[in-house]
Amino acid sequence: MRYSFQREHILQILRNSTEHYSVEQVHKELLKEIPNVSLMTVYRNLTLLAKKGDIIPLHINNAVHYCGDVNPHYHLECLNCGEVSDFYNSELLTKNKFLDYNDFSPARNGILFRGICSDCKEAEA
Amino acid sequence: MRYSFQREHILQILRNSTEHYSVEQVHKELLKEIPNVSLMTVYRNLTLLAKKGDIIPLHINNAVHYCGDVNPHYHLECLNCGEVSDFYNSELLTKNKFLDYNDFSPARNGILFRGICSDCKEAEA
DNA sequence: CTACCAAGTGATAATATTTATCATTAAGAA
DNA sequence: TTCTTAATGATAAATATTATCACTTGGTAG
Repeated sequence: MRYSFQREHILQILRNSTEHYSVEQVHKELLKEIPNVSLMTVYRNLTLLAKKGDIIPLHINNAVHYCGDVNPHYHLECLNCGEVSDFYNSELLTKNKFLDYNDFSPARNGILFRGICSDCKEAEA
Repeated sequence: MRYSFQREHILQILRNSTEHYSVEQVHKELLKEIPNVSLMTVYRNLTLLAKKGDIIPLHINNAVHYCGDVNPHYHLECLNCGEVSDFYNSELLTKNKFLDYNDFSPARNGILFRGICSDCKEAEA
């Protein structure tokens, strides 16, 4: 894989944010730094970076979002509002190592918990 | 919510299978029982059934698949081949109740483990 | 049993998201 | 500097989902 100015910036956008941007959102941010950069380039590089394991793809409501946090953690997805937040839990990370997955190998940051976030719970009450 | 012949059949298709059909696949199965049934009806009812909690939506590679298994269980998604399999683990189900999710309420069957399945591991070796 | 109302359906069109193609550009080794 | 090929950007196409609306049907009230 060859160095690419565009790919480097895309990675930095995700590294410097705690948000989980969609492809369109990454493109919008990237345009601030590289005018005329094509959406196709964003798609291409996000796919490549995800394949390398540098970023985590999250399939939320018919669109992919990406997480640039490389530290061991999981994700919480709200089924109501669609928000995804990072979830750090060292207890679960160690416990998880001893689980028997029937020959399935879970990815480092590959656990997604789906449910209702605190904001949406309050809104209903 | 009113009774609907089409919706009842859609639910039964998912209940009677251990597969996690896409919308197109459900439609294809449904056509065997109800000729001329529209794809729109399948979309509509799958969304409704998921909202009711009767089926579990799984966002896999830019398309929604549905699980008709109501028993407490989780899912394993292969990042390589895209296959999703059911994962039963009573130990994890009980442990999970005592986890602190920072006010997030996980859904009953809402945990998705993403990684590499045993078939894909063998294929690489 | 019949009339009525609203939920549900199916045909169609529109939107959103992602992928494919290909001539041009640029990374980086010879 | 030259050469090879990965990467880009413009465009078109494919895929998946949602919106609209006239028509049908479930189910209740008269």
